Amino acid sequence: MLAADRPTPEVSLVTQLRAYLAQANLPEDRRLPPERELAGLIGVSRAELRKALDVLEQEGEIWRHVGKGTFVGGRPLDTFADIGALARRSNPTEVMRARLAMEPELARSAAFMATPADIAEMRLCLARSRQAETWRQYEGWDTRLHRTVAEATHNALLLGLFDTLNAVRRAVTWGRLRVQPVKPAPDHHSFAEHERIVQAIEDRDVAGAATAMRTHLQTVERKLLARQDQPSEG
Amino acid sequence: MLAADRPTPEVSLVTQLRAYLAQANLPEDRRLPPERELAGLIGVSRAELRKALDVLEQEGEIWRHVGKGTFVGGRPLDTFADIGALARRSNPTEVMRARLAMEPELARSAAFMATPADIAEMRLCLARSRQAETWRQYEGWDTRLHRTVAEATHNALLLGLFDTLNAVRRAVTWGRLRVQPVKPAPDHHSFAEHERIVQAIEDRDVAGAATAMRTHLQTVERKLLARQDQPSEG
DNA sequence: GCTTAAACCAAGATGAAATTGGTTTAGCAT
DNA sequence: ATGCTAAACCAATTTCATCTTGGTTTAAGC
Repeated sequence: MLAADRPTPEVSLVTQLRAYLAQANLPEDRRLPPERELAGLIGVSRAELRKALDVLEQEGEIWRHVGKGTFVGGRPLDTFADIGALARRSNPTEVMRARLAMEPELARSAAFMATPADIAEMRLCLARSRQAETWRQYEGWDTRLHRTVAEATHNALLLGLFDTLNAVRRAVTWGRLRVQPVKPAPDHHSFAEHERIVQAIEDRDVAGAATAMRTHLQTVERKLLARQDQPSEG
Repeated sequence: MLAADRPTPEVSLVTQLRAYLAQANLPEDRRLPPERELAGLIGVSRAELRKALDVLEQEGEIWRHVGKGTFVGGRPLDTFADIGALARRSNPTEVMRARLAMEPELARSAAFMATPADIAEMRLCLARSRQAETWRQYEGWDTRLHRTVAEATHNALLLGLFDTLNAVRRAVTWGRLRVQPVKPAPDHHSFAEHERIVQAIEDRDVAGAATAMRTHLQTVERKLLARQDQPSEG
C-alpha cells in the first residue's frame, strides 16, 4: 500500500480497530467479519491485522476461536457440563484415576465436617450393604455410602463435582454385563475397607480417612483390572 | 414363512429375542441392528418384531430412540450438570475448598503424565503472566496455567471436572468488580509459587507438585479472606 | 530483515443425504 | 371381518462431504 494511505502512522492499527469496532454495527452475536475480509476492508495485510487482533485479545476486548470466528466482548462461559459427552471421551481407567484423585480428598474433608447424622447414615449404608442379597442391592448401598461421604463435606460444589463424576462413571460402566447371581461374600474386601473409612471419619482422623479411601479405591482398581466380571463399584 | 421354520410356537418371540441379545456380540455402545435388518435376520415381519421389542422396552431391558437406534440396557441419563444452579448454591469459600481438594491432586497426576509440550505451555503461561500489564491479563494467563496443569493429567474426565469447578468459580466470583489499574507487582506471591508447581511437575516430583499447588492455593485463600479487592485467581 | 501473499492445517459450521424408530395405509389370505 | 405383511411415509438423528475460519508455515519481493 502507498504511504499516503496512512499519513499518520503513529495512530496504531489497534486504535484504528477499536474505532472500527465502535462504529461498525455488528450482528446480534457480535461477530466481526473474517480476518481475510476485514483485512481487505481496512486495507492492511492479514498478518498486520492479526497482530492488532492479538493485542485486543490479550486486552480481553475480543475473543477468537478457529472455525467460529472473532467476537467482541468476553468469552461466553458454557453453563452446562455435558455428562454424556464427557463419558464418551472417557473410559473406565480414567474414571478410576479420577475417583482416586477426588474421593480421598472428599473423605478428608468429610472427616473435618461430618455431623453425627452423616456418620449415622454412613453406618446405615454399611449395615445394609452387608445384608444385601444381590450384587445390585449391594451396589446401591455402596454408591449411597460413597455419596454420603461426599455429602458430609457439606460443600455443595464438591458434592456437585462428585455427582458429575458418578454420573460419568455410571455412563462409562454401563455396557458391561454383571450377571452375578450370588450375593457378595461376607468377607468381601469392601466391607472392612468401608468400615475403616467410616471409622476414620468418625474419629476425625483426616489423614486416615483419605488414606483409607485411597486404599479402598486401589483395591477396587486392582480387582477391576484383574477380573472384569466383578462389580466396578467398590 | 413356513410353519416348519417355527416348530415350537410356544417359544415366544420375546424369549427368542432375549436369546439373541445374549448370544450376539454387540458393538461397544450395545446398539443392535436396525429393526428392518433384525427382522430379516430373525425371519419375522417387522411388525411382529416391534411387538416383541415393545415388551422388552417395557421390561426395561432395552431402550429405543428415533434416528438413534435400539440399545440394550437402561436409558442413559441425560443429566447435564447445571453450572448455574451449582453456583447459586455455592459460595467463594466452598469454591476455595473445592480447589484445595482437587487441584493438588491434578498437579500430582500431572507430574506423572505431563509431556514436554505440556510443560512448555506451562512455562509460556508463567512467562506471560510475569509480563502482564494489567490484572485482567494476569488473570487470563493464571487461569490458563491452572488449566494446562489439568490438561497435563491427560484424563478427559478430570479435565471436565476441573472445567466445571472453574466455571462455577467464575460464576460465583462474577459480581465482584476488580478495577485494579496497576499491574501485578514483580514480587507477587503467585509468581514464585507457580514456578515451584511447574518445576515440581517437570521434575516428576509428584508429592512436591501436590504440595506446591496446595501451598499456592492456601496463600490465595489467605489473601482472599484478608482483602476482597485482590484478584481471586492466584 | 521485514512484510506480504499464498498455501496449508485443523476445528468448527453447514447442509444434503442416508438411517432409523414410529406410524399409517393398502393388499392379501384365512 | 380379522389378522398379518409389506410398503410408504414421517420426523428425529446421524453421517458425510464441503465450506468457513482462525492459526501457522513458506517463499517470494522489496
